[in-house]
Amino acid sequence: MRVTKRRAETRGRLLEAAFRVFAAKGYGQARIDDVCAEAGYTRGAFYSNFGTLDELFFALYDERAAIIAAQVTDALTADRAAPIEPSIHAVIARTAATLLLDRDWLLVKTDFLLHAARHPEVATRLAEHRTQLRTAIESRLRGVQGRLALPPGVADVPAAAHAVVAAYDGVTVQLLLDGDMPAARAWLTQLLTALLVR
Amino acid sequence: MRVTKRRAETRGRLLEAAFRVFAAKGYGQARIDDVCAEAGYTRGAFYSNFGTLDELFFALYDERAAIIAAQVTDALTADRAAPIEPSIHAVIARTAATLLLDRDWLLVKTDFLLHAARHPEVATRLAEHRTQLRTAIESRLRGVQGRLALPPGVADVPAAAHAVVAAYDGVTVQLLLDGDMPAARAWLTQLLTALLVR
DNA sequence: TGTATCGGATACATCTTTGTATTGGATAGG
DNA sequence: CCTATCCAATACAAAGATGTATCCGATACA
Repeated sequence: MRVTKRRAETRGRLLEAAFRVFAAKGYGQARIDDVCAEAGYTRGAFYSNFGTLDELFFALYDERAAIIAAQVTDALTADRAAPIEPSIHAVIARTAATLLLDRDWLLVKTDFLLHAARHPEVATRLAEHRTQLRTAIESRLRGVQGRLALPPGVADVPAAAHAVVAAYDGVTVQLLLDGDMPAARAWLTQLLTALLVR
Repeated sequence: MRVTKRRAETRGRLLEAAFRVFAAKGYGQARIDDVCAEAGYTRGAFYSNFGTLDELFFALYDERAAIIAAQVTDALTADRAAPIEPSIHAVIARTAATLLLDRDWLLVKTDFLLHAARHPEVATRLAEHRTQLRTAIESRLRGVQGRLALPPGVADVPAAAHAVVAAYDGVTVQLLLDGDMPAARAWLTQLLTALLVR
């Protein structure tokens, strides 16, 4: 492999463009040409970098999922070394704010979820990402475990983390429908409060 | 309009077939011909009954959503006239069992959700269906309101019904991923317990 | 039973989308 | 600066999907 700079550039542009196209039209309605046009290339660039649209979709998901996972882990770990241990409420607020950032990502992620639901081998990828998130949440919850008063139905910290993810998914649906991000954050905060403090 | 029996029959078969095809392949990958083949017709039958695949998709969603709404309303209302007032736990169990019935429906519904998320005018339809469900749940909750001990974050009965829907949506995602219906029901029961009894 | 109308099948024209083979300009290395 | 290699553009072929126009068998009604 000799030339690699221009190649990486186009590949990157194609991925960015694909994200926008998938978010706007959905994976099912997105055509290879749509992505290329959005990126300012012709189909030649595409076929030089990817084999199929599926391949690009997977690459895109992996890339973004990794970024998100890192962001969440980072945000939830950051304040642990803070001078005073934060209140449960602060942790909840931060979690809600970190999880709900970008509606476009939720759109693409949901498309990918449906893909995974129909193809078990794809589901693995998605499950891994969810495990990463859950782990980050778990370790954060342990940080305030002392003040945690879990309600009946939520047995321990792993269950609590699982519940946080479920609430996140539930609020996601509402957000996808009405597009009201502030309301979604507020609502997620309320749900997390209900699920984590008795 | 003279002939209507055969027509209704074909239309019905096409809708049933479409449900199976959409569940299996997703709306984005479903072709008009797939639906016709599945139903045992050629495309002539389709174009005689529908204008576009979208039209069929909407008709399908409306039909099924109405059935589901009726089922849920029915199941949640049924035991109100029972000799003794049921325990909260019984209501929760029944709610969980009623909401989580058919994975295929969840697949189609999620596809429709994405459609709605991208087309505000479509979102209205979906919002109406959700309101129906929430109303049914609300009125059921009022039936056991006396024994209800809502946790902080869940202010009143409407909020509680809203929370039930959110939990339902959250568990749906997990169910779509792993396909484990019994686990999903159990998990939803736990979440509802956490959300409804302090 | 006859007949007018209906509904689905068939055939065809068209548009869309994909994939590949080839070309020419760009780029890194000598 | 020259050249070998790479990469995206272009052109072309083929498959896929849609929509319409037409035909024929089925069905309701007299």
